[in-house]
Amino acid sequence: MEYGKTLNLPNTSFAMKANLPLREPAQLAVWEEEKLYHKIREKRAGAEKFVLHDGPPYANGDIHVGTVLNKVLKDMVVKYKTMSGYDSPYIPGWDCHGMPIEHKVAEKHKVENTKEGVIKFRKACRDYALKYVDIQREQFKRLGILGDWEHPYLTLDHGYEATIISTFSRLVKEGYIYKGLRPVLWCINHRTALADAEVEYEDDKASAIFVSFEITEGLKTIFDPKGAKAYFLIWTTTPWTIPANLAVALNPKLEYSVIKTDGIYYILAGNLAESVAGKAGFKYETVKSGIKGSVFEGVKYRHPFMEKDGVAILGEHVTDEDGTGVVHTAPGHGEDDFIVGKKYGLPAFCPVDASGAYTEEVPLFKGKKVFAANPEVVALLKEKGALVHTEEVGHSYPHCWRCHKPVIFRTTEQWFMSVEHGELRSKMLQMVKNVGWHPASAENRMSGMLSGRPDWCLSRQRYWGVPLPILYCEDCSEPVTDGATLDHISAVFAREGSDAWFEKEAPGFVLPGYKCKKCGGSSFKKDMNVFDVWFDAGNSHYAVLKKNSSLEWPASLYLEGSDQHRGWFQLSLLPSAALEGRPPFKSVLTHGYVVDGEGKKMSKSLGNLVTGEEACKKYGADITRMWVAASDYMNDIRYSEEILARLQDAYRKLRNTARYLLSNLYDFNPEKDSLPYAKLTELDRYMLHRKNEVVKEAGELYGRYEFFKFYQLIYNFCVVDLSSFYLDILKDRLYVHAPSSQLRRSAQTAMYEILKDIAGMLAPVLVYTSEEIWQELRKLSTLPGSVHLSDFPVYRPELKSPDLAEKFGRIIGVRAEALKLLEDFRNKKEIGHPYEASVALVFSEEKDFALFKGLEKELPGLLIVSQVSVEKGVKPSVSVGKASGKKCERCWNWSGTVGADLQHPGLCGRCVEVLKETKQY
RNA sequence: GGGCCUAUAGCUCAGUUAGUUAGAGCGCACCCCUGAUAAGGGUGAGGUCUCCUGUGCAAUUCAGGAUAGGCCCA
Repeated sequence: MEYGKTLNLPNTSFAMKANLPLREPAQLAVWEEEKLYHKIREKRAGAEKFVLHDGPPYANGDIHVGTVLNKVLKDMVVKYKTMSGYDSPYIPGWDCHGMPIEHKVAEKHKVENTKEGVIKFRKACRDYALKYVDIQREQFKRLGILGDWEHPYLTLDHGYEATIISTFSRLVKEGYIYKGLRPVLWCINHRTALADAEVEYEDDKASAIFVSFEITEGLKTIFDPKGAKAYFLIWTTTPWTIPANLAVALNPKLEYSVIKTDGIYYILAGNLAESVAGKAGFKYETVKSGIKGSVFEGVKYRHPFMEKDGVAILGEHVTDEDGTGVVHTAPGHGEDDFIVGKKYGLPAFCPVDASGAYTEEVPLFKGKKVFAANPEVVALLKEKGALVHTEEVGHSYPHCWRCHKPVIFRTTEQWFMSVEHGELRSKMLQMVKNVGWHPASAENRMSGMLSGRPDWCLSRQRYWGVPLPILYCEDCSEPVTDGATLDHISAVFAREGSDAWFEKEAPGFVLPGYKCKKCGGSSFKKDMNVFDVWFDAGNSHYAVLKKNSSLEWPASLYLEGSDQHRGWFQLSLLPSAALEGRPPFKSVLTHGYVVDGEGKKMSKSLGNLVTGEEACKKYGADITRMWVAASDYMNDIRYSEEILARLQDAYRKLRNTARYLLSNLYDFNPEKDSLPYAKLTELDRYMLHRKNEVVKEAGELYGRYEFFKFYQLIYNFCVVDLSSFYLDILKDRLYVHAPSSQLRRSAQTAMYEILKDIAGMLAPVLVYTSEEIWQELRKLSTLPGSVHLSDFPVYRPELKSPDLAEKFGRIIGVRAEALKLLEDFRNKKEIGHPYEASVALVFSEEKDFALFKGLEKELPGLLIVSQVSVEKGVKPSVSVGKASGKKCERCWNWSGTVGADLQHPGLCGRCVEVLKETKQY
C-alpha cells in the first residue's frame, strides 16, 4: 500500500512563482472593473475623515523611483487609515505650469512673441502637460496606488486657475501684495529673469580685483592719517559692478586694522592683512588693529572713477573668509547688497539694461555689455591708481540652465507677497509649532527657513503659467488692484481658462465704467507676467480641499520629500497663514531622497536613475512597494540590485509561507470546522497569542508611519515564528492525523486566523499579493470582496496568554539546545533526518521537571524527533541519541509499535489508528 | 561657503538612560531532508559600531572636530 496517499498532503492552486510583472496587471484590471475605489468610498461614507492631500508631481517625464517612493508611502498611509476605519479619499494632482514644460516645448516650437504665437505656444504646453498626466497616471496606477484617478486635480484646470486669482485678490485686499524692485537673476542672452530653479551653478574662472576707495570723511575719530591718504581695500570678482557701487559693507563684529605701506593707509580685516599683502606683493606695518567694524559706519569715500561718494555700512553677511573683509556693495546687482542697501535707504541702482549693456547712467561705458566691460573697468581702475592687485580665481557662479552663459543680478520691478505684513513671519513661526512634524527635526528646518526667507516674488517673465491679473492705467501706469476687477478676472478664468488673458484685450477685463483711481484714466493695458509656479501649487489646498466636498480643510497630512520644506510645505503655508490664520495641514511627514547603492544621488546624467516603469517591469509593483516599506525613509534610502535581490528573496519567503498555510486549508471551512479557543492545543493558542501581539504592534507601527519596523516585524514573524518553528512542527499533525480530527482542525483553526490577519496586515504594502491570498481565503468562507475592503486586523484581548508565552519560551530554549546537539550528531553521520533521533531531558528543579514531564507526549512533536524522555537528576542536561524501534512507513517517525499490527506491519500504532478511523484499514 | 540631516556586519534594520563576549532576519559557507520541492529544516563564519580629539574609572553610546553622503540655500 502506498501510505503517502493516506496522508493529508498540502494542496493549493496558489502559485509558488509569483511572476508579478504579469500577474499584477490582471489584478489591477479586476479592481478597475469592480470600481474598487468607489466601493471603498461607499463603505467608509460618513466615517471620520483622514485627508492626505497629494502634493502634485510635475507633469513632465516618466516617474522615477523617487516619485515611486513618495506615492507608495502616501498609498500605504491611505490604505492603512482606510482599513482602520477612516474615510480617507485620495485625490491625486499634477503641477502643470512652469519652466520645465515651457523649456521642453520651446525646444520644438519657437515662441513667436505675438498674440497668436503665445496662444499657440501655450496650447502646445498644455498638450504636453496633459500627455504626461496620462503617462504618469498609468504608471501610478500600475504601482497599485488607489485613488480617484478619473478626477485628479490639475493646476491648469479652469477652476484651479480661478482659485489662484481669487487667492491673489484676497491677498491684495489684506495688504500682502506690493510691487517692488528686486535684483533678480537675469540672463542677458534671453533678456529675461530666471527663477532660482532655472539657474545652475558652474565652476568658472574670473579675475578678482583688489580695489582701493579713498576715504574722504569721517575717519579721523577712528584713526588720523595726518594728511596721508587712507583707503578702504575691497575685493570683488565682478569688476563690471564697480560703476554701480554705492557702499562698502563691513561686519560690525569683525576686527579691522589700519596698515601702512608706501606712505598710504589701507583699512581691511585684521586677519586678512597678511594674505592680501602677500598676494598684492607689498610690505606693510600694522598701524592700528582690533578696530570693530561697527565704528566705521557712515565713513565716506570717493568712487574711483565716477562723480559720487560712497558710504561705509554694516552687514552680518560680511565674512573674513576671503577678500578683505570690506565688501564692495552694489544694491542693484546682488541679493545681499540689495537687502543691506535697503536697510540703509540706498537706491537699487542698476545702470544695466535687459541686454546687459550699461545705460547712460554710466557714460563711460554706455552701450557696452557688462562682461565685455570687465577688462576695461580693470584698466580704468589701474589708470586711476585704484587697482591694488588682480588675480585669477575659480569660483562657483550662476549660469542660465538653457544657454549655460553666466547670468547677472539686475534690478527689475516685480510683484511680491510680503512676509512681514501683519507680522506674518512671526505668526507662521508660531503656527509651525502646532503642526505634527515627522520626523520632529522637520519643524526645526521649517522654522529656520521661515525666519530667513525674503518676501515672495510672485511674478515671472514667462508664458506658460497663470497670468498676473493686473491691469495698468495707460496714462499713469497705476496698477488696478481693485477687488471687484480681480473677482471679475477670476470669474472669466473660471469660465474660459487663463488663456483668456492672452486672447482678450485689456478692455475685456475692465468692469464697465471703471476709472483709474489715481488719474481717472479709462484705458488700460495688461501685465504680461505669470505667477511663480509655486503659487499654483501653494494654492492646492484652496483649489482642492476647499472645493471638493468629500475632502476637508485643513488636510490631515502632507507627505513629501524633504526638498519640499522650502517648496510646497512653505509655499502652501504662506497664503494659508495670511488668509486663514493657520496652516493648511495638521501634520507633515517628510522623507529622504532615493540614492544608489553607494549612497550617491540619482540623476539622469549619472545614468543611475531608475524609472517606475523599469522597477515594475523587472520586479513588479509589490516588490517595489516592499522596498519602500522596508526602508527607513527618514533618511536617504538606497536602491540597488543587491537590495532588490534581497527583497525578492524576502518576498518569496513571505509568499511561500502564505502558500503553505493555504495549502493546508484546502479542506477547511472556517465557519463549520473551526474549534472554539478552549479546545485548541496549547501550541495553537500560543501562536494565536503571538499573532495577536504582532497585530497589536503592527497597528501601532503603521499608526506612527514606521513601515520599515512593521516590515521587520511581519517578516520575522513569518520566518522565525511560523516557517521555522510552528509550521515545521505542524507538518506531522496536519499530514498524519485524520482530516477532521480535533488535532488537525485545531491547527487549521489557528492557521486560518493567522493567514487572514497576515493578509490584512500586508495589504497596505503588498497590495497585489495580499489580494491574491485574500481571494484564496474567500474560497473557504465569507469575507469582504477585497482585502482592501476589509478592516485592519484587530487586537483581541481574549487571545492574550502570558502563561503560554512563558511556557513556550522555555520550550523554545530547550529546543535550541537540542537542535545544536542534533547538528553535532548529524555531522558525526549518526543521523540524517531528526526523526532518527531521540532526546533525553534531565531537570534538577522540581518546577522544570514538572513542566516538561507534563509535556512528555507533545515534546517529540515540538522538537521534531521520534522520542523524548524527561527525567529528574542532579544536573540538568539535554542529550541526544538514536531513536529506538523502527521507522513507520506512513508517518516516518521511529517507534516501538511498528510491526505490532499484522495487517500493516510497516506502520506505527498511531498510524494504524488513523487508518481505522478513516476507514482505510 | 551657510542651514538641516545621516554614518552599527555584504544587505535591510535593532540596540546601548555610557558598564561584562554589540543583536535580528536575509545573503554567504557547510550539513540534513526530498510528503511546502525552482521549496523546507539545522549549524556556522561575518562588525577596530566612518575617523580623530576631548570629558569620564569606563564611550559604539556624551561633547568638539574631520571625512563621506543627502536635501535646501548661496
